[in-house]
Order: sequence, then structure tokens, then C-alpha cells
Amino acid sequence: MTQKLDGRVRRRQIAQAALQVIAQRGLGGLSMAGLARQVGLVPSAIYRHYRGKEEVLSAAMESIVQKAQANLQAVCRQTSDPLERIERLLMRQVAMVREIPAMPRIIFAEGPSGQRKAQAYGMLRGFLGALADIIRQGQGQGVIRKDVEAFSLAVMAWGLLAPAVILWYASEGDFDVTAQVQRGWKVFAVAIKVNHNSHKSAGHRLQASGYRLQKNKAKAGGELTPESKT
Amino acid sequence: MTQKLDGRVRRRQIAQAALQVIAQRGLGGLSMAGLARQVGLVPSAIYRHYRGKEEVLSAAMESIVQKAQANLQAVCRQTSDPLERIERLLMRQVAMVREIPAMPRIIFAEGPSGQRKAQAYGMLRGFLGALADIIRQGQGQGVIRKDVEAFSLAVMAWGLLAPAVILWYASEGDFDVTAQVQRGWKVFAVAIKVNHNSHKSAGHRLQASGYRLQKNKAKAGGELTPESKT
DNA sequence: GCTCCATGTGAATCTATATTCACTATATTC
DNA sequence: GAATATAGTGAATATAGATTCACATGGAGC
Repeated sequence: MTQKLDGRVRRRQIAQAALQVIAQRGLGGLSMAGLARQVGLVPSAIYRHYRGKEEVLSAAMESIVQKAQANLQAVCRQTSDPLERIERLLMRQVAMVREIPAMPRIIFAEGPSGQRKAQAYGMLRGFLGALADIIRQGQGQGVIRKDVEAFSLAVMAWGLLAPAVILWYASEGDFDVTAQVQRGWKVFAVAIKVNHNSHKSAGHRLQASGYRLQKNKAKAGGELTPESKT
Repeated sequence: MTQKLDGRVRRRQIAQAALQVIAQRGLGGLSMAGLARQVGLVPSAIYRHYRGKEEVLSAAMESIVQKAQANLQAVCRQTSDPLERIERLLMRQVAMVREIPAMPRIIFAEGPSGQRKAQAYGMLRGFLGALADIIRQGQGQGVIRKDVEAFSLAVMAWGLLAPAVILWYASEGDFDVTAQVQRGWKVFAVAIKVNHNSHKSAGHRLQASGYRLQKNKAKAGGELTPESKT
């Protein structure tokens, strides 16, 4: 018989294992038997800690949110530079590579108007909202470009991460997530950074025509605010 | 008894129905019973045409691959400009996701499970490979920056799409995937484009120090070639 | 050491789903 | 019309997975 563990410790362990199984095999690949195996228990032991599979899932999703929030707080403590914050946040997400794909997997696994999907979506929006806030901070400081709406930039930043992680799983670990995200960040950071020298130079060089384009861009950004109705 | 249909017609019908069920209910929601119902048959009739569920899925995915290839060919016919090609390809992907909502569900929902997974991964690699080829073309023409490896840039380009699709799906169409991808493309295109004017200007302005930085960047990019072992 | 509680086990139960198999029926050809 | 091939049907079967339930056991407190 396995050594007994404090209920709280075990519950956390089970939730964590669920995340990893979902990340690896998808929601459909999560069985109570497989989960129990992952933890080192028999399937019925799980019902000692959770009323059923549904409850395991809820706990799993909850735990990923908590981690994401802890990461966000840690990053904001470590540095006040918005670009630095984004980079660190992304790299912390990379460290969670064994867990974070569970969210998209849950989203795509569910049928129409599934509750879990809505929940996962809300969580995702929370994360992107926090990213967007950092970006807005940078925009306020004149460090990050203002012509593109912050939420859009947040989605783009997330886009540095998501495909790399998916490829990592699809290739069974044969894709260097860290390197890809770092490269992507370098390209993206330059693209969103306000470089005062080159900015002036471009304006100066292109004169009236260039100036007009800049103005239109600023407007377009404003118009393209996503989901104002949300 | 249902009217009999020619085997080929029926097989196509079944594969299409599978995509529809997956779009609605996800992979986990695809049962032989439900599929048969969708087609207007009894479940065992499906085995007249496919050896099992696995084979139905393969056929369904095959039709996605064909569509993707048709898109690629169309885009390459329409324009020879690499940046234009990428943009068009991305936008066709957006359209395709709308047309075949099952596609992202197949790619994102499931982890390893043998042949199907290998097929999905192959699809993805095919798409990224084609993107990378276009990027290499652009690099050869001196239109796209060379300091970052083409496959990495391809993954980044995909990164404009993937999160937008996830959000689109999670929001049940409430997130404007088209607008997001367009915005992302604008930011990314500037970042990867070789702009000869500003390149000269920057070099001119920053003199020795700026010049050195450019050189170092080129080297780092070369070193970070992904998966040379692939 | 004993008691009690919480956690782990193993067997049983139930259900949904994939599939097989024997039979049926349609459509084509001669 | 008969024969044949192919596609459709309905019942049966096997299995995977979720869960319950009675028993077992570890660990804490007295």
C-alpha cells in the first residue's frame, strides 16, 4: 500500500497530474485510471479526495490560474520595466510547458456552450488582460508603441509562446521552445519598442507623406479595439 | 432501408460528416453512432467503407490537407512577392478555419495517440515548411531579414494565427480573428522586412556602436538554427 | 497499546462506445 | 428473371472508463 499523504498535499498532486495528462494527451486522454497511475494510486483512491472527474478538472484549472498569477506577481516584483516584465512572464510560461497546453486543449475539446470552455476562456482572458496592462504601462511611459491596441499586442506576445509549446508536444519534446520564444521575443520587442532615434529619423525623412501615414495608423489602432461588447 | 450509394460517394460523405461532428462536438464527441446518424445510416454501415474509426479520421484529415495545399498553390499563383504570399496564406488559413472549424480542434485538442497524432503533426509541419520556404525565398531576394532562421520566422508567423484562432473559438466567434491577424501581420511584416532606407540611416546615425550591434545580431541568428537534426 | 479517523485497495457494477457477424436488400449485369 | 456484388441493418459482443462499496491500513492522539 502506498504511503498515505495529507489530504491537501494529495489533492494538489492529483490536480497537477491531471494538468500534465491533459497537456500531453488532451482532455479525452484523461482517465481516472491513467491519472491514478500518474499519481501512484489506484483509481478509486481519487474519490477519496475529489467527488468525481469533474471536480478534478476544476481543481486542475484552478491551479494553473494560481500559478499564472504567482508568476505575474513575481515578475512585477522583480522589475518595473514593462518590456522586461513581458519577457520574464513569457519565460516563466515556458517553464510551465508541461501544464499550459491544457488550457487550449480544454477549450477545443468541449462542445458548444460547454461550461469548462467558458471557464477556460475567462482564465485565458485574465492572463491576456494582465499582459495588456503591462503593455499599457509601457505605452503610458512612451516605451511601447501606441498605434496598436494593447490587447492586440498582448495576443501577439502570447503568439510567441503558444505555437512553440504546441510544436514541443507534437514533436514529443523535439522542439526547442526556449530558443524559439527567445528569438521571437527579440523580433517582437524591436517591433513594439518605441525607438526615439529611428522614429524621428523616419518622420524627418518621409516628410508629409510619412507623417500622414503615422496619423492614420494611430486612428486605425483605436478603431480596432477588440470586443468592446464583451 | 436507406438508398444505397456508390462507395466513393459514401466515403466522402462520411468523412465530411466526421468533420462536421468534430466541429460541433470535438474529437471526443465523435462517436460512430453519432456519425452514422449524421449520414443517415446505422453505425455498422460505416464499417462497410472504413475499417474503423481511425480510418474515418484519417480520411477526414486528408481532406484538410488537400485544402491547405490548394490554398498554398493558389497563393503562389497569385503573387510572387514573398511577403504578399505569407499574408495571403495567413488570411486563407483564417478563412479555412471558418470553413472547416474541425481543423483547429484536431490540431489543438489532442496529444499523442499514434497515427492520428503523427498525421496532425505532419500537417502542421507541412504548413510551417511551406511558410519557411516562402521566407527563404524572401531572404534570398534580400526582402526578408536573414539574421533569423526561416523556420523560426515561420513559427512566429504561425504565432500570429494560432492564438487568434484559439480566442475566436473560445469566444464562439466573438473575437475578431481577421482583424487580429491583420494587425499582427502589420507589426510582424515591418519587423522582418529588410528596409534598405532605414537600414542605411540607422547605420549612418549610430556609427561604430550601432554597426557592431548589427553584426552581433546576425551571428546569434545563425547559431540558433532549430532542429538541424530533424 | 488502543481507538479512531482518514486515506488507500480491490472487486463489483454500470454505461457508453467500437466493432463483429449473420442476415437483408438494392442495383447491375447477363 | 437469376445471379452476383456491394451496401445497409439489427442484434450481439467486448472493452474501456467512471464510480460505488466494503474492507484494509497507516498515522495521530490519548
